[in-house]
Amino acid sequence: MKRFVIIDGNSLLFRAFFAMREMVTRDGIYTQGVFAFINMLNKILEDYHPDYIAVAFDMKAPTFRHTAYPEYKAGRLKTPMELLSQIPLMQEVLQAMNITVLEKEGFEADDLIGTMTAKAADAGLESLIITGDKDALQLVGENTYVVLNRKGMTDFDLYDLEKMQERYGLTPQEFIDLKGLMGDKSDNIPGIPGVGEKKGITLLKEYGSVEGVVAHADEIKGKLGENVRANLEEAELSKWLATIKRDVELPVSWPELAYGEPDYDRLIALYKKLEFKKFLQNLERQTPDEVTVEPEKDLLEGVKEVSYEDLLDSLKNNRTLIIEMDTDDNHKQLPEVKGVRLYNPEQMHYAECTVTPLDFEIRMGSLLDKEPELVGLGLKPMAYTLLQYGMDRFTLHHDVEVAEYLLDPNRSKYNLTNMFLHYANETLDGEDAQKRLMALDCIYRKQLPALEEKGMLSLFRDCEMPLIRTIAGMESQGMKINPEMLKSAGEELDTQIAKLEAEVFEEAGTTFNINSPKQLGEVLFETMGIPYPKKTKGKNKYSTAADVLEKLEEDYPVVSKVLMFRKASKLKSTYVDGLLGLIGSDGRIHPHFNQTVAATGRLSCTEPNLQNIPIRDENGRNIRKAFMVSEPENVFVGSDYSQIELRLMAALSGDPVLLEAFRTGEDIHRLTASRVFDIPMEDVTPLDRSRAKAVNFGVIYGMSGFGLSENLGITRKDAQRYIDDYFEKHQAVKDYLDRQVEIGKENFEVKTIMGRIRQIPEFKSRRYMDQQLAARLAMNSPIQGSAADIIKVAMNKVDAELREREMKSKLVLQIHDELIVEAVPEELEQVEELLRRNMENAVELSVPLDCDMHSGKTWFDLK
DNA sequence: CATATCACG
DNA sequence: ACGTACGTGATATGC
Repeated sequence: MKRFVIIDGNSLLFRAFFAMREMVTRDGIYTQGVFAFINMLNKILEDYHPDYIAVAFDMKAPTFRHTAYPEYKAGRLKTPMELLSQIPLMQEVLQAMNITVLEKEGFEADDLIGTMTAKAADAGLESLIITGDKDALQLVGENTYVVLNRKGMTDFDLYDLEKMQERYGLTPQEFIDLKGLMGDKSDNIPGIPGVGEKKGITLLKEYGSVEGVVAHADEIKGKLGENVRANLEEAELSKWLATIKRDVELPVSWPELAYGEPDYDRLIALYKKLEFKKFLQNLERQTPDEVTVEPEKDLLEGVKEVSYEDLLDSLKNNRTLIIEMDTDDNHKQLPEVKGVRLYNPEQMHYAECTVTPLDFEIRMGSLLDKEPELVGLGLKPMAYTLLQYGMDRFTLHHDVEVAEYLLDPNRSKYNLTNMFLHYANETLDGEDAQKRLMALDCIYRKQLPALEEKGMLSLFRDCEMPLIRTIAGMESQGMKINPEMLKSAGEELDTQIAKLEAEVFEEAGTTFNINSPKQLGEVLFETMGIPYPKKTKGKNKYSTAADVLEKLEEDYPVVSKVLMFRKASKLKSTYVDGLLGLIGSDGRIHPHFNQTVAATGRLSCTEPNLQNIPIRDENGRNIRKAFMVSEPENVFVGSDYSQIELRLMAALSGDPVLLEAFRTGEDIHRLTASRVFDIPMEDVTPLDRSRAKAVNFGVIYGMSGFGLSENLGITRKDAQRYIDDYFEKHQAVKDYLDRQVEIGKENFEVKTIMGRIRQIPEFKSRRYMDQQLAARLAMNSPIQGSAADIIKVAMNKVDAELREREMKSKLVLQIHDELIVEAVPEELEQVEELLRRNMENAVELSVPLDCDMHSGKTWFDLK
């Protein structure tokens, strides 16, 4: 299918303009919008390979909407002149690129886009609408997609019918009706007062459309009904205003819109005038025989749909099987499975079946008997579901989400449509289940050579893939919670909060919301006249963060009260109420460990985040008492790596002093204090040690003098001296860190000990800040990421050994450098031994990896 | 929906 | 002259 790309010129130029800092040529022409637009356009051309392309613009003249309803878009802020002047400039560039500019008096860009995509559909073309304006979503259709620019310049989301359903629960038509009901403040479309997104959707689900609501207005009860009846005309008008026209007369033909060569002479002249050196260079570098991705052949060609049973019958043992399971990822009760779809690529057989709670286990059983090598996207929910139903014999062979995460860990999400676009250069209709499985197969096959080329095949196969099951096991086991304990802690906190609040109000002489940083700042630094200890950022912008308030604690007792208030409310809302709300029907909490979120390779944890349960604060630590073993006779065993990141720094840099210290079990912070401050080991005071500790952390983070000084509350000069002294005494560390930055600058990526890659695109920027950030990332990521590699290997080993030995103890938590096992009493000693052995021997390093171990009946007791 | 804050490693 | 330590997630507020 040929592809037509149409861009909302105004919308993208706006985004581009505000995403950039100011750019002016020597002649005083403002160019940053045009510059960023061209950047985005290049990316669009590269990503989507259009056959036809056009850019639509609004015109200054009033549109037919203004004529019918003069208040339309009234009250909008004036567009800055610097931006307005860039519209004709942009159009000039587009013309030089031989890209058609569409505009028509009396219509908005949206109407032109609506019209062109309707024409495209008639002509049998696929359309991609690129815009930053959500209103375009009403144009989504069978072969019409909207690519929405969310924020910045590179964050795009592709919407098809399914994605709209998933995101809003609405069809494109309903989207228009919703806007008719709720109106739109930014366009000054009235809608019905009191109807927002929620009520709007309820009304739509009940009556189908604005017309339906109007026809049944009498039936609607209460205040809502009154509002509806009083604003019937407004609703109809609003819908009309919100509807994008799809039949504007536009005299263009497809051949004119064909995407082809630019007018090089004209473009070069323009780029010179605009001082776009980067684009000039790119133009010169471009060769006509650039590699183009071959579009996939028809995905479904040769695929045969068979019954689920037949597919299984003809599936040989231990063969690759693409699988997609509809299961919910809600961990509060037993997951509900709705359907399973399979594709056997060997025979090109596809099958799907709906699943009921009754036949799920039988159907999965007959599938798993074939011991298939399962391939899918985001397999963990399936693994979790199987484990929850007591099925533990399955092999996860390839998860395209996890694979893609290794290839590009900076991404925020990994969805099929985008990946398919990337690997096959084709859009994918998300509703076609059969096609989705073909796409999975296609992506899977293309990821293998990509992983191989990047040297990450072993990391993928031997670490990340087995980890899915390990994690699913932890989630499935979960942790039992004592709700009574949490509730009584909550009541206690409530009294504290009430008391502190009253005291703060008393001293402030006024009541306000202490949880509002804005109000708090105003009360403290204006009403009460407390001098603000930092320079104010902009106008009336006070930070009330703890490190700022702590400077005032001594002189102003209120501030202490505020800090105590904040501590208590944090505990109450996040750790008492938050946790209580996540207890499952089995009395346990089953968190989600996310494997594809953290760019360094770490896991993250959500709903709840059990990786940030309080421990440093004595009061907060008590929360851990509510986490209990699931059987009274069991016991938790916790083991944490001692100083794993500093040990890695020693190993990776080969610094002789650090290596020696870790080999002999020296106190590393004390040693650092002694060397940096030039005092004998035995004279190091606790203060010296704690400062040295901050220096050691700083080394791992790629510290700056400023950062360290902020952290320690010392002058920048002193901080810088510490840093210089440290690097002088540990030249190898300095060399190692410099080398990482060099590698990053060279390759735009750095690696961990197991070959995990993190791209650092910030190195491509020429802004000082980005370069500084890039350097810190290059220094930190290999350390943090290698530590993540190591504990992941250890987790797999621990989990595998527990299962191989058919032990009943279970891994339950990972907290970055720490593992917690819930052990049955008869296995306690074995658990302690195997936990330590597998953690300390996860990898071979030039320093020992020592663990500290603790055990107890509640999480609190692991100290 | 972004921001500020604070919990953890 | 500027803005600055790495990686996460949850909550409340306010536009």
